[in-house]
Parts: sequence; structure tokens; C-alpha cells
Amino acid sequence: MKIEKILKTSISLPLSKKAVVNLLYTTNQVNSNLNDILKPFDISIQQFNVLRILRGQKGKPATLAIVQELMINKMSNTTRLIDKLVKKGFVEKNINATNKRKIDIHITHEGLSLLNIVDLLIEKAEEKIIKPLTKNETQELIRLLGKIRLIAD
Amino acid sequence: MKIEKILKTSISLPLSKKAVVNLLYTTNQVNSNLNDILKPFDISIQQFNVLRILRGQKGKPATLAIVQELMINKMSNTTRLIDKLVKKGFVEKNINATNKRKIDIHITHEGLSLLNIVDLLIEKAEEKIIKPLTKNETQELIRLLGKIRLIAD
DNA sequence: AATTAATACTTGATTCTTTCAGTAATGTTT
DNA sequence: AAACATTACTGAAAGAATCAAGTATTAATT
Repeated sequence: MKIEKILKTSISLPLSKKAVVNLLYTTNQVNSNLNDILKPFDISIQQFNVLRILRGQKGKPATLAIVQELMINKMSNTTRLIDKLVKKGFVEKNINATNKRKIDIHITHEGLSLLNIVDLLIEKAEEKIIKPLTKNETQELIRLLGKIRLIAD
Repeated sequence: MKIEKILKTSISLPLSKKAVVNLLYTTNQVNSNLNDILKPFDISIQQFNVLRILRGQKGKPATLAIVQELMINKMSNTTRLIDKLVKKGFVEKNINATNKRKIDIHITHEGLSLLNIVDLLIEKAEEKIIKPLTKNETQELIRLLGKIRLIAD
């Protein structure tokens, strides 16, 4: 659905508004797609992302602050999110040896197995989502989004 | 930050995954920007959106189902979301005269005033967000996002 | 006309998430 | 050592998402 139709406006919207609203609506749809996949595994997109981040550490543990920085949603409560993953057995926490304020977080074997299974499904979904775009268009989208992200708050 | 860096992966990711992750990260940043603006007014992005939709109706009331469709959200939530706006005095609900199952929802004078103030701020933010892009790039972004949205679930 | 089905919305219960303020422990700086 | 900063945890409260069941009204079927 066209954004103008959603906001039922007759006057034409500023281009920047169109772009932002498009972004929000599209991502909403994508999010709900991904959520549907993760649901049977009882993890949220956030949790899935944390697992991916931890896997990316390749053995090396991450501290809470590191995970938080890399997380998609900075506002969420990282402590409790991680604790949920710990409870599920996908993640382990240990006090950092050299700085006892910090905690080392790493993904467990179980977490890795789950991630490997889920990743396949997510990848399929991502392909389906992006399918309407040609390779060039996809690359262009990535480039444009990257440019937007570079704004200083 | 590049997506590869976030996921700390050395192998190159599939293009579709890059695109989707970029989308999620970017939109999150945008969302948090917009949220910061709305916060002092004590309304969420969702609520702001509903107000915009209702304003778009230009006097004509919308039913819950209509609002819900444009929101892309769950019905039971919509009821409560609207009720919150009613409580704040920004929206009014009335039973539809010709079909008593339906309710007519319209934005109040107060809601309109709020919207006019907030809209200006949001518009400024949107401009700032999109500023890194040229006009052509912005149009291209809109086009690409529109293509993605067209996927059938 | 009476029964059944569909529509439009509401409510309750549950769980998850976010936010905020405060606590505590450890490090760093002066 | 004292004061300050950093890192993480906790409790309480409010918000939002989700699911299922419930009410009221209208439309369709028999």
C-alpha cells in the first residue's frame, strides 16, 4: 500500500517523510515475518540477534557493554535479556577475571545448535523478503541505508 | 557501523541478510530518534501514527477496523491503544449510527493541536534523517522499500 | 420467525519489555 | 585515602504484545 493512501492525504508529503514512513512500515512487515519464524523456537528477534553476536565472538567472551553496543535495540534491558538466554541454556555468564565488575558472556553449545537450525530458516525468509529486488537494487538499498545510519544523533 | 562488524563475521554474508539486517538496524535508529521527540508529549510512535491516520480522515470518522488495517497491528491492541488516546482527550469514540457494532473514531480539536505541534518537530527530524541522501537517492529508497513491501506473506 | 453464522469490538489473563531509581562492587583519579 | 566513574544487578511500575474467550449486533439460512 502506498504511504499516501495509508495517511489518506491528498497533498503530497515531503519526500523525507515519505521515505521515513516507508522505512517504518516496511520494517514492521519484515519484523513480523521474522518473528513468525522464531516463534516456534520461543526466542525473540532481540534474543536471536544476541546469539548471533555471541557466535560472532568465536570463543572469545563478550561483556554486557559490548553486547549492548551491538544490539539492534539499544533501549532494551540487556541484563534481563541475557538472563533469559541463560535460563534457556543458550548462553553462559561468568565474572571477568581481570575486572570483576564485568561479566563474560558466551554462547553455549546448545545455543550454537539452535542458532544453526534457526539461521537456515531465517536466511530463507530473508531471501524471500529481498527477492523482489535485483542484485543491484539490493546493493543500492544497503548503500542507502548505510548512509542514513551515519547521521549523528 | 558495517553489518559485518556488528556480527563480527569474517565470511561475507548473503546479500539478502545484509539488506535485512541493515534495514532493522537503520529503522531502529530512526525509531529511537523519533521516540525522543515524542517523549516529552507522552505519546508513542504508534499513538502518533493513529492520530495522523485520523487526521487524514478529514472529519469523517474511521472505524476501529480501518485504523487497525492502516496500523498493521492486532485488533485487541488497537482497542486499548485508542482507549489511551481517548483518555488523553485526543480522540473520541462513538457508536456508529447505522451499524451499532462499529464505532466511529475521530480526532478531537485537542488531538489536532497536538499533532500540528508535534508534526513540525517530526518533520524536522525526518529531514535530518534523510539528509545524507540526495533527492534521487531518496526516491530510489522509497521505490525499493515499496517493492519489498509487496511480498505476499 | 427462529436459528445460525459472521462481524465488530471488548475484556481478561499472561507474559514480555521498558524505564527509572537505587544499590553494590570494583576501578580510576586526584 | 577520598572522591569519582564504571559496570552490572534489582525492584517496582507502567506499557505493550498475545491469545483466548466473551458480548452485542447484524446478516444469512432454514
